[in-house]
Amino acid sequence: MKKSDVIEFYARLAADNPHPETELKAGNPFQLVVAVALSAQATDIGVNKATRALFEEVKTPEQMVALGEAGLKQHIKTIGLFNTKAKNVIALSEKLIADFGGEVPADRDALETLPGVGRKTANVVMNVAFGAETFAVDTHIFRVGNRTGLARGKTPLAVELKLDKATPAPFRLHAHHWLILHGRYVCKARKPECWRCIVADLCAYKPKTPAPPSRANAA
DNA sequence: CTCCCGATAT
DNA sequence: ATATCAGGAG
Repeated sequence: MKKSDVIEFYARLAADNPHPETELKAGNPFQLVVAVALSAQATDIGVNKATRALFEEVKTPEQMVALGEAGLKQHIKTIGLFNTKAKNVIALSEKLIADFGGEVPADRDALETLPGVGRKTANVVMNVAFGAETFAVDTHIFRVGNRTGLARGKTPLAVELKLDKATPAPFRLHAHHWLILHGRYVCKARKPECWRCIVADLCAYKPKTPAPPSRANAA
């Protein structure tokens, strides 16, 4: 995508949503790490539903360890991959206590040493909890980047590095939320709603659905 | 590369 | 019935 189009692309998303935020609910950095770790291959809505009760009683790594793996499973059994997630979250909590004084480190490499935390989760935490200009490439951003031509790559890391190069200063902090929200609600995986997309004219995606789903023939 | 895995939309 | 959902680890 041309540099001028990239600027226009972001400018429109920014005008449409000046203050984009995470839809994952968390009261502190620890809860954020847990919520994002739980969100792999699951919807934000599903994660929030499970963490509502969980986060009322668990606000620290110590409380998570006290709850235990079996107790945690009871809270998150409605989320996919819950067995490995429960194990990871307990282990992650223990490691925060043992190696980081019970605090969430404001460092991507340190975050990535936590069980169940990879580059994408670490990037989310750095951006949301610590205000870092990171580009957390999840399934939505990977799709939007490749589809639109904004940032193409065969792997999430490749797309992340391209976004880092292509994204101008004024948009770097919120780029990841603009892109994820656009992917979630407009540039959907199955049925992208191009007819109401505000950046459709800048997009490389060809099989655009030209019009909204056919309402029954109008009178 | 495979496995992990429930809820929801299509 | 199947694709998809804020991925990560072996």
